[in-house]
Amino acid sequence: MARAATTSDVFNAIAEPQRREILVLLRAGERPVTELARELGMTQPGASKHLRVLREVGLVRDRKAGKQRLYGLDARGLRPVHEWTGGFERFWDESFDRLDAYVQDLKQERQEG
Amino acid sequence: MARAATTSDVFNAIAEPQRREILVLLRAGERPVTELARELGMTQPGASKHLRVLREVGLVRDRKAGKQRLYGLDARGLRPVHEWTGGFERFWDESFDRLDAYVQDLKQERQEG
DNA sequence: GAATCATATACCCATATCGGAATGCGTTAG
DNA sequence: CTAACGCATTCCGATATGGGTATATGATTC
Repeated sequence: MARAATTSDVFNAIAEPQRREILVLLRAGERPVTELARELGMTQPGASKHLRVLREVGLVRDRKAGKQRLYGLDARGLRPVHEWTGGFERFWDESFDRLDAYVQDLKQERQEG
Repeated sequence: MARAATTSDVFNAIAEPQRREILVLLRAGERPVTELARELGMTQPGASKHLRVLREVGLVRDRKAGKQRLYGLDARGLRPVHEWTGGFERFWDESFDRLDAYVQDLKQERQEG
């Protein structure tokens, strides 16, 4: 089996840095594809492909506006990610403690070795 | 170019569901590889590979304990993900409004069409 | 040292990726 | 109707994946 599809998951979709940049840009408001491409220094097909992934996982919506197609943010899908990582919040500091304990172990091993 | 390496990023590392499950399990404390494998219903080599990725991005630490190798959580790397998604928090509700507006547009288009 | 246990690595396969270039499609303007 | 524009899709190639299975490495016990 290969890696899970980028469209299988919000987690997979936002694993790609350029897609995250797109989302950040869209916080400032809707934008047509070409403008996104230009602002991010990627080709138009490149932008379109990334937007397709974001649309398939529901992080982005599009609507026609004349010749253009405006893409807008739908950030609701990011909430589960925020909450999942939030479930580790109390371990962020604790991790330091564990690291300390870990370092202590190392020192001890060296002394005993 | 192919997809970015799973080890290139915490975002990429946690894109894989089984790796997320490992992290969740490790909240309850350190565990040897075999136990993780058993609890998650994966093979030992499978668990080892996932743990390797998690270790390379720094989400997990390991220390020897006799014959075993105990893996422990180092959740600090999840903080940037939490903060990044948190940057969209104020858009979670707003997204509903935009969706409403979007639906309105659709209705209008249908009426006009 | 030999046997055993715990873990890591190597190999193989099928798959989906991202990127680039070219092209297709739909809409608007002239 | 034709040209021009905006965007999506297709095709290609190189690459890394995740899952097996088999095997190597490492530490421990007898």
